[in-house]
Amino acid sequence: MSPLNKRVTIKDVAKEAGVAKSTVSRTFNAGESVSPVTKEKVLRIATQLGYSPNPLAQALSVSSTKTVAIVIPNMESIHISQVTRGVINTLSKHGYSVITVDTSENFGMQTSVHKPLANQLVDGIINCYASANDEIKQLSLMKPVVCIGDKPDGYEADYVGIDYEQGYHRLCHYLKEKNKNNICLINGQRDRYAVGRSEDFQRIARSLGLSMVDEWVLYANWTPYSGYQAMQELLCREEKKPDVVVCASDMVALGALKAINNAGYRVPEDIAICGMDDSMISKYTIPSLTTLKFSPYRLGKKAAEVMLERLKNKDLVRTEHVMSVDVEKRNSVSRDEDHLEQWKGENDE
Amino acid sequence: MSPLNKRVTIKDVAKEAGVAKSTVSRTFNAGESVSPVTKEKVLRIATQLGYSPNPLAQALSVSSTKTVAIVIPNMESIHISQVTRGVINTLSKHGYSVITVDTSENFGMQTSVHKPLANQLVDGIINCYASANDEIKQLSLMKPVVCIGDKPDGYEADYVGIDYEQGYHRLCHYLKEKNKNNICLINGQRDRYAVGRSEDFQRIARSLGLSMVDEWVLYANWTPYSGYQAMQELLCREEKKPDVVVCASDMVALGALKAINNAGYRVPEDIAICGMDDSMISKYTIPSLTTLKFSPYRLGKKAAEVMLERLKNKDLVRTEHVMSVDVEKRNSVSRDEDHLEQWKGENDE
DNA sequence: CTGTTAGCGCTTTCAT
DNA sequence: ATGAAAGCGCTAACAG
Repeated sequence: MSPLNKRVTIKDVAKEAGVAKSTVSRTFNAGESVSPVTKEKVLRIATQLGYSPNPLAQALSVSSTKTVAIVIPNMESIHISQVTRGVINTLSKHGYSVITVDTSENFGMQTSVHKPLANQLVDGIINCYASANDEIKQLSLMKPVVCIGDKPDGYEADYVGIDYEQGYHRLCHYLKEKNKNNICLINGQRDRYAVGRSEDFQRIARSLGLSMVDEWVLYANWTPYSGYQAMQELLCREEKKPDVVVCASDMVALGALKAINNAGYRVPEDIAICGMDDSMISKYTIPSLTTLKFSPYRLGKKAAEVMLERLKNKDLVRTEHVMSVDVEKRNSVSRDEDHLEQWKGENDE
Repeated sequence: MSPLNKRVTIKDVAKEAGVAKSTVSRTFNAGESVSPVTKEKVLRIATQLGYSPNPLAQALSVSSTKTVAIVIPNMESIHISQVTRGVINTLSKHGYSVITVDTSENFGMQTSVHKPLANQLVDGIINCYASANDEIKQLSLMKPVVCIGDKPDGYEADYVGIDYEQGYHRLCHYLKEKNKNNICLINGQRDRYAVGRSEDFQRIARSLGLSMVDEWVLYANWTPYSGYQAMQELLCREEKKPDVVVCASDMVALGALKAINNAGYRVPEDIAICGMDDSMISKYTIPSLTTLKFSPYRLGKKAAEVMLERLKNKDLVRTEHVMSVDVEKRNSVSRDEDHLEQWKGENDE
């Protein structure tokens, strides 16, 4: 914080180079016509003076900040941080900055999203899992938003999501094949979306002849602890146990696994278990975790690409994309599934 | 993107209310003198017109954006995302927005940090774990930066960190008490800082009479996979095994745990293991993980507070803070440590 | 190709 | 208490 208290502006460069401000501006904006010799001179003087354009002034002038916001419910979820990285990486490759707004919903804080996003501060908004729907709805009138994971609720926006139905189909097929007929479902946070997905799952399971009683549909909150609790509660009941417990995330599954283990049951022999996400940890639980796999990174990437399109052309029709889901078969459902080759590197892009 | 293409500005409000722009400005900036009746009128008209100040113009005028950046090496690390949340939460409570810049170093991408941070776009920078040191060094001449985790290298900045030495001391004491005398260390990414910490650890361990041979100092890269690999490599060697493996993070420990398990050894009887972070998962591994505990959230919070101070007063002397570290005793070192009460909620602030 | 002139939307003297 | 005017640093017509 010492010397450069006086910022050097376009004006300084102009004066020093003996040209007009606009000429300096042009040399810095590719695609403008300026003679090679003046350009050279301006550039020289500029670096010599240590000039670089002030993005703020720039932005005010063209009313675009070249930054988009991604608003997320909680960055501590591995899944979400991967989505976010996908967004950030792709967007920055195209010269955009991204500002991450964490509403911390899972922590009951519901921080307001409006201030950082209002007005010209961002060119567009990527809304991850319906984070701050009400505020976003309002903002969607002024700038493009694309939704990830949960469809826009009551406003216009592009959508990038996951083909849950397909995933559920595949998973249920696999479970049936392995003779896991009585299914328990531990969902994430109970909200409109989770309930919807849960119903989808039940419908699909039943259509394949699997059994899903209502008492075995539980809700957790994405943490291992919540999975542990839900599972423990289930095990205390004096009923027969499910053949398999399907969890809404790997973290929930991790907790459930622990509860089963503590209670002295064996996985998968007594109770099988599935996660969702194929996160970093799923290969390393004991036993390794069968999980529904899709790439959060690619989800984010796709959303970023959609945003880029939309930014280029506001008048495009609303789009929807869904990504496919695979069953990653590991030991937590059936012992014979683990292969040594699976132990190779982390998937990255 | 429908109606509001024409933004309503201060001018519109002024005209409609029959006052000058400056008056409108004043009513919106607390602490300015404006008569109650005009203030009321302006406010009424403003909401009626749907006016809200344009932060960009505001920023250009006062040359402060009320936003600070946090640059992080990789948000997929639970630890780092928690630090980040600490920063974001505290800063937003004070009216600041924060923009998160992920350099994705661990992915070898080294995205440039300069563009989004240059010039007036942010008022200050929080540099997490020496993420983009060279660029930050340059920027530190123009605006305050506070470093988290690793001290500023070659530039002036405040520092908030962890009292590793204290943590190592406590851990080593505990290990000695449990008779784990031969220690293996699996560090994070090999860099100047990791090497330094590793040397600290060795020094401290030895000073307590514990054994740490050089061949048992390994480097991983924070992922479970890297921990798995390192551990596997270690187990292949035809030597005696360490009594305990201390890992640089819980994720690394998770991988190591799996490797030990796969190789047919028991934890902690044959080989004990420690993590670092006390992350979400550490209670749920099997066995549960003994780990060095400090609150990343509070680390971030503290950094944010320091930044707030610095923003208020540029001329403060450089400060340094370190946070204390505790050993969280669980089953992966000694079976008798787990208590049922430990299974309660996740720690949050 | 380059200079001139207006703004972008707000804050801030400086008068009144 | 309020208005007028200058300016933050840049871009964007419009003339030449």
